[in-house]
Amino acid sequence: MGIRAIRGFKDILPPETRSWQELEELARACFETFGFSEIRTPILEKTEVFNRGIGEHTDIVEKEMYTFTDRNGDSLTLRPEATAGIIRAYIENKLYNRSSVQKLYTIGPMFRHERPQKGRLRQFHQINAELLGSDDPLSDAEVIWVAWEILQEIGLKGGLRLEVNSLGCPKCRPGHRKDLSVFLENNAQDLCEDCKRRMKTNPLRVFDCKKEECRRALLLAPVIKHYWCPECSEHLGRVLDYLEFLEIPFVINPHLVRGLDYYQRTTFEIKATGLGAQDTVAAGGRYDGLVELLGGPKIPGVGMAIGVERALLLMESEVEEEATDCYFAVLDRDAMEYVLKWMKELRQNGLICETSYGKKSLKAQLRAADRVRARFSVIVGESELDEEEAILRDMETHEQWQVPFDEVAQELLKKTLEEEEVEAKKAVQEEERE
RNA sequence: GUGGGCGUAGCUCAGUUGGUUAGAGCGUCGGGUUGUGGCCCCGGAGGUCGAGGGUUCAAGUCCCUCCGCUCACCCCA
Repeated sequence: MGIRAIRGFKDILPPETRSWQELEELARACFETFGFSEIRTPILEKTEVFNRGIGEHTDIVEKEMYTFTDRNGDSLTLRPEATAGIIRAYIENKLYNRSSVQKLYTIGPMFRHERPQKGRLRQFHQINAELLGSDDPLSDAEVIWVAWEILQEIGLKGGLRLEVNSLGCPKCRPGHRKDLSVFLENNAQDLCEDCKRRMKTNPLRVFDCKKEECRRALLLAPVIKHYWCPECSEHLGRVLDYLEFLEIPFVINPHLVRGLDYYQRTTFEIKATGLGAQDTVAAGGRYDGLVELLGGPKIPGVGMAIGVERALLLMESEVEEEATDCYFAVLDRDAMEYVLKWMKELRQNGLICETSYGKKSLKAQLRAADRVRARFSVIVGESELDEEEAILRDMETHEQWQVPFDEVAQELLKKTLEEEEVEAKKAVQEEERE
Protein backbone atom coordinates (compact mmCIF):
# COMPACT_ATOMS: atom_id res chain seq x y z
CA MET A 1 0.00 0.00 0.00
CA GLY A 2 1.30 3.44 -0.85
CA ILE A 3 0.81 6.64 1.07
CA ARG A 4 -1.89 6.41 3.71
CA ALA A 5 -3.69 8.63 6.19
CA ILE A 6 -2.16 8.47 9.64
CA ARG A 7 -3.44 6.02 12.20
CA GLY A 8 -6.67 7.06 13.84
CA PHE A 9 -7.34 9.71 11.18
CA LYS A 10 -10.13 8.96 8.76
CA ASP A 11 -11.29 10.25 5.40
CA ILE A 12 -14.99 10.96 5.46
CA LEU A 13 -16.27 10.13 1.99
CA PRO A 14 -19.54 10.57 0.14
CA PRO A 15 -22.20 9.44 0.65
CA GLU A 16 -21.32 9.29 4.35
CA THR A 17 -20.72 13.05 4.36
CA ARG A 18 -24.49 13.38 3.84
CA SER A 19 -25.09 11.91 7.29
CA TRP A 20 -22.57 14.34 8.75
CA GLN A 21 -24.33 17.27 7.13
CA GLU A 22 -27.67 16.05 8.35
CA LEU A 23 -26.45 15.70 11.92
CA GLU A 24 -24.70 19.06 11.88
CA GLU A 25 -27.69 20.86 10.40
CA LEU A 26 -30.00 19.31 12.98
CA ALA A 27 -27.69 20.30 15.80
CA ARG A 28 -27.39 23.86 14.55
CA ALA A 29 -31.16 24.21 14.21
CA CYS A 30 -31.59 22.81 17.69
CA PHE A 31 -29.03 25.16 19.23
CA GLU A 32 -30.70 28.14 17.61
CA THR A 33 -34.00 27.26 19.27
CA PHE A 34 -32.20 27.25 22.61
CA GLY A 35 -30.60 30.62 21.93
CA PHE A 36 -27.04 29.37 21.44
CA SER A 37 -24.75 31.16 18.96
CA GLU A 38 -21.91 29.59 17.07
CA ILE A 39 -18.31 30.29 18.02
CA ARG A 40 -15.33 28.99 16.06
CA THR A 41 -11.96 28.94 17.75
CA PRO A 42 -8.60 27.74 16.40
CA ILE A 43 -7.85 24.03 16.61
CA LEU A 44 -4.33 24.94 17.68
CA GLU A 45 -3.67 26.66 21.02
CA LYS A 46 -0.70 27.34 23.24
CA THR A 47 -0.15 24.14 25.21
CA GLU A 48 -0.60 26.11 28.39
CA VAL A 49 -4.32 26.58 27.66
CA PHE A 50 -4.91 22.87 28.02
CA ASN A 51 -2.36 22.19 30.74
CA ARG A 52 -4.03 24.72 32.98
CA GLY A 53 -7.57 24.16 31.81
CA ILE A 54 -7.81 20.40 31.72
CA GLY A 55 -5.38 19.71 34.55
CA GLU A 56 -1.74 18.66 34.61
CA HIS A 57 -2.47 15.25 36.06
CA THR A 58 -5.19 14.09 33.71
CA ASP A 59 -4.55 11.34 31.17
CA ILE A 60 -5.31 13.76 28.38
CA VAL A 61 -2.54 16.16 29.33
CA GLU A 62 -0.09 13.55 30.52
CA LYS A 63 -0.11 11.25 27.53
CA GLU A 64 -2.70 12.02 24.88
CA MET A 65 -1.97 15.48 23.46
CA TYR A 66 -0.50 16.24 20.06
CA THR A 67 2.07 18.75 21.23
CA PHE A 68 4.92 20.21 19.23
CA THR A 69 7.25 23.18 19.23
CA ASP A 70 6.50 26.00 16.82
CA ARG A 71 9.30 27.59 14.77
CA ASN A 72 9.58 30.40 17.28
CA GLY A 73 9.88 28.01 20.20
CA ASP A 74 6.30 28.15 21.51
CA SER A 75 4.77 24.90 22.64
CA LEU A 76 1.53 24.37 20.71
CA THR A 77 -1.12 21.69 21.03
CA LEU A 78 -3.89 20.40 18.78
CA ARG A 79 -7.00 20.80 20.89
CA PRO A 80 -8.00 17.60 22.70
CA GLU A 81 -11.34 19.11 23.71
CA ALA A 82 -13.21 22.31 22.99
CA THR A 83 -13.97 23.94 26.33
CA ALA A 84 -10.53 25.26 27.28
CA GLY A 85 -10.10 27.03 23.93
CA ILE A 86 -13.56 28.54 24.06
CA ILE A 87 -12.94 29.85 27.57
CA ARG A 88 -9.65 31.32 26.39
CA ALA A 89 -11.51 33.10 23.57
CA TYR A 90 -14.24 34.16 25.98
CA ILE A 91 -11.71 35.81 28.25
CA GLU A 92 -9.51 37.24 25.51
CA ASN A 93 -12.49 38.88 23.76
CA LYS A 94 -14.13 39.85 27.04
CA LEU A 95 -17.39 38.28 25.94
CA TYR A 96 -18.65 38.63 29.52
CA ASN A 97 -18.92 42.36 28.86
CA ARG A 98 -21.37 41.85 26.02
CA SER A 99 -23.98 40.22 28.21
CA SER A 100 -23.92 38.47 31.54
CA VAL A 101 -24.82 35.13 30.02
CA GLN A 102 -23.19 33.71 26.88
CA LYS A 103 -24.53 30.59 25.22
CA LEU A 104 -22.06 29.27 22.68
CA TYR A 105 -21.79 26.18 20.53
CA THR A 106 -19.16 24.84 18.19
CA ILE A 107 -18.74 21.83 15.95
CA GLY A 108 -15.33 20.56 14.95
CA PRO A 109 -12.41 18.18 15.20
CA MET A 110 -10.53 17.26 18.38
CA PHE A 111 -7.27 15.34 18.65
CA ARG A 112 -6.15 12.78 21.16
CA HIS A 113 -3.26 10.36 20.77
CA GLU A 114 -5.00 7.21 21.96
CA ARG A 115 -5.13 3.71 20.53
CA PRO A 116 -8.04 3.69 18.06
CA GLN A 117 -10.95 1.32 18.54
CA LYS A 118 -14.68 1.27 17.90
CA GLY A 119 -16.00 4.77 18.59
CA ARG A 120 -12.56 6.16 19.30
CA LEU A 121 -10.29 7.94 16.83
CA ARG A 122 -7.29 10.20 17.10
CA GLN A 123 -9.06 12.89 15.15
CA PHE A 124 -12.68 12.84 16.19
CA HIS A 125 -15.45 15.40 16.12
CA GLN A 126 -17.60 16.97 18.76
CA ILE A 127 -20.71 19.05 18.91
CA ASN A 128 -20.07 21.32 21.86
CA ALA A 129 -22.14 23.70 23.96
CA GLU A 130 -21.01 26.07 26.70
CA LEU A 131 -23.30 28.19 28.84
CA LEU A 132 -21.27 30.85 30.63
CA GLY A 133 -22.27 33.32 33.31
CA SER A 134 -24.88 31.46 35.32
CA ASP A 135 -24.82 29.05 38.23
CA ASP A 136 -28.58 28.66 38.20
CA PRO A 137 -29.51 24.95 38.17
CA LEU A 138 -31.71 25.80 35.21
CA SER A 139 -28.57 26.38 33.14
CA ASP A 140 -27.32 22.88 34.00
CA ALA A 141 -30.70 21.48 33.04
CA GLU A 142 -30.76 23.42 29.79
CA VAL A 143 -27.37 22.12 28.71
CA ILE A 144 -28.46 18.55 29.41
CA TRP A 145 -31.73 19.31 27.69
CA VAL A 146 -30.14 20.55 24.48
CA ALA A 147 -27.89 17.48 24.33
CA TRP A 148 -30.87 15.23 24.91
CA GLU A 149 -32.93 17.08 22.33
CA ILE A 150 -30.30 16.79 19.60
CA LEU A 151 -29.96 13.07 20.20
CA GLN A 152 -33.75 12.69 20.11
CA GLU A 153 -33.97 14.69 16.90
CA ILE A 154 -31.54 12.46 15.07
CA GLY A 155 -33.75 9.54 15.93
CA LEU A 156 -32.01 7.90 18.85
CA LYS A 157 -35.18 7.72 20.81
CA GLY A 158 -34.53 4.36 22.40
CA GLY A 159 -31.47 2.92 24.05
CA LEU A 160 -30.24 6.15 25.59
CA ARG A 161 -29.49 6.39 29.26
CA LEU A 162 -28.82 9.68 31.03
CA GLU A 163 -26.73 9.39 34.15
CA VAL A 164 -26.30 12.32 36.50
CA ASN A 165 -24.15 12.99 39.52
CA SER A 166 -22.64 15.85 41.48
CA LEU A 167 -18.95 16.00 42.21
CA GLY A 168 -19.40 18.56 44.96
CA CYS A 169 -17.62 21.89 45.12
CA PRO A 170 -14.29 23.08 46.52
CA LYS A 171 -15.98 23.28 49.90
CA CYS A 172 -17.19 19.71 50.18
CA ARG A 173 -15.07 17.74 47.72
CA PRO A 174 -11.75 17.74 49.63
CA GLY A 175 -13.30 16.01 52.64
CA HIS A 176 -14.54 13.17 50.48
CA ARG A 177 -11.33 12.82 48.61
CA LYS A 178 -9.33 12.62 51.79
CA ASP A 179 -11.57 9.98 53.36
CA LEU A 180 -11.65 8.01 50.14
CA SER A 181 -7.86 7.98 49.90
CA VAL A 182 -7.59 6.71 53.45
CA PHE A 183 -10.20 4.04 52.77
CA LEU A 184 -8.44 2.88 49.63
CA GLU A 185 -5.09 2.67 51.32
CA ASN A 186 -6.56 0.57 54.09
CA ASN A 187 -8.17 -1.75 51.56
CA ALA A 188 -5.44 -1.73 48.92
CA GLN A 189 -4.91 -5.48 49.23
CA ASP A 190 -8.40 -6.09 47.78
CA LEU A 191 -7.91 -3.87 44.73
CA CYS A 192 -6.64 -4.77 41.28
CA GLU A 193 -3.30 -3.46 40.05
CA ASP A 194 -4.93 -0.75 37.96
CA CYS A 195 -6.87 0.52 40.92
CA LYS A 196 -3.81 0.61 43.12
CA ARG A 197 -2.35 2.97 40.58
CA ARG A 198 -5.56 5.01 40.26
CA MET A 199 -5.63 5.31 44.02
CA LYS A 200 -2.72 7.69 43.80
CA THR A 201 -3.39 9.46 40.52
CA ASN A 202 -7.15 9.94 40.59
CA PRO A 203 -8.86 8.14 43.48
CA LEU A 204 -12.36 8.85 42.18
CA ARG A 205 -11.71 6.71 39.14
CA VAL A 206 -11.59 3.47 41.11
CA PHE A 207 -15.37 3.71 41.09
CA ASP A 208 -15.24 3.19 37.32
CA CYS A 209 -13.46 -0.17 37.63
CA LYS A 210 -15.41 -3.03 36.10
CA LYS A 211 -13.68 -5.80 38.04
CA GLU A 212 -15.82 -7.72 40.49
CA GLU A 213 -13.12 -7.74 43.19
CA CYS A 214 -12.90 -3.95 43.17
CA ARG A 215 -16.65 -3.48 43.16
CA ARG A 216 -16.94 -5.62 46.26
CA ALA A 217 -14.09 -3.86 47.97
CA LEU A 218 -15.75 -0.51 47.30
CA LEU A 219 -19.16 -1.33 48.73
CA LEU A 220 -18.31 0.42 51.95
CA ALA A 221 -16.19 3.16 50.43
CA PRO A 222 -17.18 6.74 51.22
CA VAL A 223 -19.51 8.11 48.53
CA ILE A 224 -19.44 11.78 47.49
CA LYS A 225 -23.16 12.05 48.09
CA HIS A 226 -22.69 11.93 51.85
CA TYR A 227 -20.24 14.82 51.71
CA TRP A 228 -22.25 17.28 49.64
CA CYS A 229 -22.63 20.62 51.35
CA PRO A 230 -26.22 21.96 51.62
CA GLU A 231 -25.68 24.21 48.60
CA CYS A 232 -24.48 21.34 46.38
CA SER A 233 -27.37 19.12 47.48
CA GLU A 234 -29.85 21.85 46.77
CA HIS A 235 -28.25 22.61 43.40
CA LEU A 236 -28.40 19.03 42.19
CA GLY A 237 -31.90 18.63 43.56
CA ARG A 238 -33.12 21.52 41.50
CA VAL A 239 -31.40 20.29 38.35
CA LEU A 240 -33.13 16.95 38.78
CA ASP A 241 -36.46 18.66 39.40
CA TYR A 242 -36.13 20.46 36.09
CA LEU A 243 -35.24 17.25 34.29
CA GLU A 244 -38.27 15.55 35.77
CA PHE A 245 -40.49 18.42 34.77
CA LEU A 246 -39.08 18.24 31.23
CA GLU A 247 -39.73 14.51 31.19
CA ILE A 248 -36.12 13.67 30.50
CA PRO A 249 -35.56 10.28 32.15
CA PHE A 250 -32.37 9.96 34.19
CA VAL A 251 -30.69 7.80 36.74
CA ILE A 252 -28.40 9.02 39.47
CA ASN A 253 -25.01 7.36 39.24
CA PRO A 254 -23.13 8.18 42.43
CA HIS A 255 -19.96 6.78 40.91
CA LEU A 256 -20.03 8.93 37.80
CA VAL A 257 -16.70 10.70 37.54
CA ARG A 258 -15.24 12.79 34.77
CA GLY A 259 -11.73 12.66 33.45
CA LEU A 260 -11.12 16.38 33.33
CA ASP A 261 -10.13 18.28 36.44
CA TYR A 262 -12.30 21.32 35.84
CA TYR A 263 -15.63 19.71 36.55
CA GLN A 264 -17.45 20.38 39.78
CA ARG A 265 -21.02 19.92 40.93
CA THR A 266 -23.24 18.60 38.13
CA THR A 267 -21.78 15.99 35.79
CA PHE A 268 -23.65 13.83 33.35
CA GLU A 269 -23.18 11.23 30.65
CA ILE A 270 -25.56 9.97 28.02
CA LYS A 271 -24.77 6.35 27.29
CA ALA A 272 -26.05 4.18 24.47
CA THR A 273 -26.20 0.50 23.77
CA GLY A 274 -24.59 -0.70 20.56
CA LEU A 275 -21.43 1.35 20.73
CA GLY A 276 -19.13 -1.29 22.15
CA ALA A 277 -16.84 -0.36 25.00
CA GLN A 278 -16.94 3.36 24.25
CA ASP A 279 -20.59 3.76 25.05
CA THR A 280 -20.81 7.45 25.96
CA VAL A 281 -22.37 9.54 23.16
CA ALA A 282 -22.52 12.76 25.09
CA ALA A 283 -21.18 14.08 28.37
CA GLY A 284 -20.60 17.27 30.25
CA GLY A 285 -20.86 19.11 33.48
CA ARG A 286 -20.37 22.28 35.46
CA TYR A 287 -16.99 24.00 35.67
CA ASP A 288 -17.39 27.04 37.89
CA GLY A 289 -13.68 27.58 38.57
CA LEU A 290 -12.42 27.31 35.02
CA VAL A 291 -12.76 30.88 33.75
CA GLU A 292 -10.88 32.16 36.75
CA LEU A 293 -8.28 29.41 36.45
CA LEU A 294 -7.52 30.55 32.90
CA GLY A 295 -7.05 34.13 34.03
CA GLY A 296 -10.54 35.55 33.64
CA PRO A 297 -13.04 36.90 36.11
CA LYS A 298 -14.87 34.64 38.50
CA ILE A 299 -17.62 33.39 36.18
CA PRO A 300 -19.46 30.06 36.40
CA GLY A 301 -20.12 27.80 33.43
CA VAL A 302 -21.58 24.52 32.33
CA GLY A 303 -21.10 22.63 29.08
CA MET A 304 -21.48 19.44 27.15
CA ALA A 305 -20.06 17.58 24.17
CA ILE A 306 -21.62 15.09 21.79
CA GLY A 307 -19.29 12.64 20.04
CA VAL A 308 -20.18 12.99 16.36
CA GLU A 309 -18.73 9.64 15.20
CA ARG A 310 -20.47 7.87 18.03
CA ALA A 311 -23.81 9.54 17.31
CA LEU A 312 -23.38 8.58 13.66
CA LEU A 313 -22.69 4.96 14.61
CA LEU A 314 -26.07 4.97 16.32
CA MET A 315 -27.85 6.65 13.41
CA GLU A 316 -26.92 3.82 11.02
CA SER A 317 -29.38 5.18 8.43
CA GLU A 318 -27.77 5.16 5.04
CA VAL A 319 -28.32 8.49 3.40
CA GLU A 320 -28.23 8.41 -0.39
CA GLU A 321 -26.78 11.09 -2.59
CA GLU A 322 -29.46 13.40 -3.99
CA ALA A 323 -31.02 12.18 -7.20
CA THR A 324 -30.34 14.25 -10.32
CA ASP A 325 -33.24 16.23 -11.74
CA CYS A 326 -32.07 16.32 -15.31
CA TYR A 327 -29.31 14.71 -17.32
CA PHE A 328 -28.34 16.26 -20.65
CA ALA A 329 -27.25 13.78 -23.30
CA VAL A 330 -25.27 15.64 -25.92
CA LEU A 331 -24.54 14.00 -29.27
CA ASP A 332 -23.14 16.94 -31.13
CA ARG A 333 -20.58 19.45 -29.93
CA ASP A 334 -22.66 22.32 -31.30
CA ALA A 335 -25.50 21.38 -28.98
CA MET A 336 -23.42 22.15 -25.91
CA GLU A 337 -24.00 25.89 -26.10
CA TYR A 338 -27.75 25.36 -25.78
CA VAL A 339 -27.31 22.78 -23.04
CA LEU A 340 -25.06 25.09 -21.05
CA LYS A 341 -27.67 27.83 -21.26
CA TRP A 342 -30.41 25.50 -19.99
CA MET A 343 -28.25 24.09 -17.23
CA LYS A 344 -27.31 27.58 -16.12
CA GLU A 345 -30.91 28.60 -15.74
CA LEU A 346 -31.99 25.37 -14.08
CA ARG A 347 -29.09 25.28 -11.66
CA GLN A 348 -29.81 28.85 -10.67
CA ASN A 349 -33.29 27.62 -9.83
CA GLY A 350 -31.89 24.86 -7.66
CA LEU A 351 -32.28 21.89 -9.97
CA ILE A 352 -29.55 19.27 -10.01
CA CYS A 353 -28.26 19.06 -13.59
CA GLU A 354 -25.55 16.93 -15.10
CA THR A 355 -24.12 16.23 -18.51
CA SER A 356 -21.37 14.00 -19.80
CA TYR A 357 -17.74 14.87 -20.29
CA GLY A 358 -16.16 13.85 -23.53
CA LYS A 359 -17.80 12.23 -26.52
CA LYS A 360 -19.95 9.28 -25.53
CA SER A 361 -22.59 7.18 -27.25
CA LEU A 362 -26.21 7.94 -26.45
CA LYS A 363 -26.42 4.56 -24.79
CA ALA A 364 -23.51 5.36 -22.53
CA GLN A 365 -24.97 8.75 -21.67
CA LEU A 366 -28.37 7.34 -20.79
CA ARG A 367 -26.66 4.71 -18.70
CA ALA A 368 -24.87 7.50 -16.89
CA ALA A 369 -28.20 9.30 -16.47
CA ASP A 370 -29.61 6.18 -14.93
CA ARG A 371 -26.71 5.81 -12.55
CA VAL A 372 -27.20 9.30 -11.13
CA ARG A 373 -30.91 8.47 -10.88
CA ALA A 374 -31.94 11.24 -13.25
CA ARG A 375 -35.64 12.02 -13.23
CA PHE A 376 -35.54 13.42 -16.77
CA SER A 377 -33.11 13.33 -19.63
CA VAL A 378 -32.77 15.79 -22.46
CA ILE A 379 -31.33 14.49 -25.70
CA VAL A 380 -29.83 16.84 -28.26
CA GLY A 381 -28.20 15.58 -31.43
CA GLU A 382 -27.85 16.59 -35.01
CA SER A 383 -31.50 16.25 -36.03
CA GLU A 384 -32.66 18.12 -32.92
CA LEU A 385 -30.28 20.93 -33.80
CA ASP A 386 -31.78 21.10 -37.27
CA GLU A 387 -35.32 21.30 -35.96
CA GLU A 388 -34.43 23.37 -32.88
CA GLU A 389 -36.41 20.91 -30.77
CA ALA A 390 -34.89 18.80 -28.00
CA ILE A 391 -36.13 15.41 -26.86
CA LEU A 392 -37.28 15.41 -23.26
CA ARG A 393 -37.42 11.92 -21.78
CA ASP A 394 -39.16 10.86 -18.60
CA MET A 395 -36.83 8.24 -17.16
CA GLU A 396 -39.52 6.54 -15.11
CA THR A 397 -42.31 6.22 -17.66
CA HIS A 398 -40.05 6.01 -20.73
CA GLU A 399 -42.27 8.62 -22.37
CA GLN A 400 -40.51 11.18 -24.46
CA TRP A 401 -41.57 14.14 -26.48
CA GLN A 402 -40.17 17.08 -28.43
CA VAL A 403 -39.79 20.51 -26.89
CA PRO A 404 -38.74 23.66 -28.76
CA PHE A 405 -35.31 24.88 -27.66
CA ASP A 406 -36.58 28.04 -26.03
CA GLU A 407 -39.06 26.13 -23.86
CA VAL A 408 -36.75 23.37 -22.54
CA ALA A 409 -35.73 25.05 -19.29
CA GLN A 410 -39.25 26.17 -18.48
CA GLU A 411 -40.73 22.77 -19.23
CA LEU A 412 -38.25 21.03 -16.93
CA LEU A 413 -38.77 23.56 -14.20
CA LYS A 414 -42.52 23.10 -14.41
CA LYS A 415 -42.33 19.29 -14.41
CA THR A 416 -39.97 19.21 -11.46
CA LEU A 417 -42.06 21.60 -9.40
CA GLU A 418 -45.20 19.53 -10.05
CA GLU A 419 -43.40 16.42 -8.83
CA GLU A 420 -42.18 18.19 -5.72
CA GLU A 421 -45.69 19.30 -4.88
CA VAL A 422 -46.99 15.75 -5.20
CA GLU A 423 -44.15 14.48 -3.03
CA ALA A 424 -44.80 17.13 -0.42
CA LYS A 425 -48.47 16.23 -0.28
CA LYS A 426 -47.64 12.55 0.12
CA ALA A 427 -45.26 13.37 2.96
CA VAL A 428 -47.89 15.43 4.73
CA GLN A 429 -50.46 12.65 4.37
CA GLU A 430 -48.05 10.07 5.73
CA GLU A 431 -47.25 12.22 8.71
CA GLU A 432 -50.92 12.68 9.43
CA ARG A 433 -51.43 8.92 9.38
CA GLU A 434 -48.71 8.52 12.02
C1' G B 1 1.59 1.71 26.04
C1' U B 2 -0.40 -3.90 26.58
C1' G B 3 -3.15 -8.13 24.63
C1' G B 4 -6.53 -11.06 21.05
C1' G B 5 -8.38 -11.47 15.85
C1' C B 6 -7.42 -10.34 10.77
C1' G B 7 -4.42 -8.65 6.00
C1' U B 8 -5.76 -12.19 -1.75
C1' A B 9 -9.01 -6.91 -7.41
C1' G B 10 -12.48 -0.61 -5.74
C1' C B 11 -15.97 -3.89 -2.25
C1' U B 12 -17.37 -9.03 -0.19
C1' C B 13 -14.70 -13.28 -0.35
C1' A B 14 -12.86 -18.48 -2.60
C1' G B 15 -8.00 -20.55 -3.35
C1' U B 16 -7.96 -28.20 -2.00
C1' U B 17 -2.00 -32.41 1.20
C1' G B 18 2.95 -26.28 -1.01
C1' G B 19 2.53 -27.64 -7.87
C1' U B 20 1.39 -24.38 -14.54
C1' U B 21 -0.40 -17.78 -16.94
C1' A B 22 -4.20 -16.38 -8.85
C1' G B 23 -10.28 -16.93 -9.32
C1' A B 24 -15.81 -15.68 -8.36
C1' G B 25 -19.78 -12.29 -7.26
C1' C B 26 -20.72 -7.12 -6.97
C1' G B 27 -18.93 -2.48 -8.89
C1' U B 28 -16.56 -0.01 -13.11
C1' C B 29 -15.83 0.67 -18.61
C1' G B 30 -17.45 -1.06 -23.38
C1' G B 31 -20.37 -4.15 -26.95
C1' G B 32 -25.24 -6.79 -28.24
C1' U B 33 -25.79 -3.03 -36.16
C1' U B 34 -26.61 4.13 -37.72
C1' G B 35 -29.26 7.90 -31.84
C1' U B 36 -32.38 5.40 -26.32
C1' G B 37 -31.12 3.72 -19.55
C1' G B 38 -32.52 -0.14 -15.52
C1' C B 39 -33.28 -6.65 -16.59
C1' C B 40 -30.56 -10.20 -19.69
C1' C B 41 -26.18 -11.91 -22.67
C1' C B 42 -20.91 -11.04 -24.07
C1' G B 43 -16.25 -8.76 -23.38
C1' G B 44 -12.25 -5.29 -21.35
C1' A B 45 -9.58 -2.98 -17.55
C1' G B 46 -8.13 -3.73 -12.60
C1' G B 47 -3.82 -7.77 -8.01
C1' U B 48 4.23 -6.13 -6.11
C1' C B 49 -1.57 -12.24 -2.79
C1' G B 50 0.31 -6.09 3.49
C1' A B 51 6.19 -5.67 3.36
C1' G B 52 10.96 -7.99 3.95
C1' G B 53 13.70 -12.31 4.83
C1' G B 54 14.00 -17.81 5.31
C1' U B 55 12.81 -23.25 4.09
C1' U B 56 12.00 -25.76 -0.81
C1' C B 57 13.05 -28.06 -7.40
C1' A B 58 8.52 -25.05 -6.40
C1' A B 59 5.37 -20.47 -1.43
C1' G B 60 -0.97 -16.88 -1.70
C1' U B 61 -0.33 -21.61 1.11
C1' C B 62 5.10 -23.45 5.90
C1' C B 63 8.66 -20.45 9.46
C1' C B 64 10.63 -15.61 11.34
C1' U B 65 10.57 -10.23 11.58
C1' C B 66 8.20 -5.80 10.60
C1' C B 67 3.90 -2.82 9.05
C1' G B 68 -1.24 -1.98 8.82
C1' C B 69 -6.42 -2.73 10.16
C1' U B 70 -9.70 -4.19 13.98
C1' C B 71 -11.63 -5.33 18.89
C1' A B 72 -10.55 -5.09 23.99
C1' C B 73 -7.61 -3.14 28.28
C1' C B 74 -6.35 1.81 29.69
C1' C B 75 -8.93 6.27 28.94
C1' C B 76 -12.81 9.00 27.02
C1' A B 77 -16.87 12.18 23.10
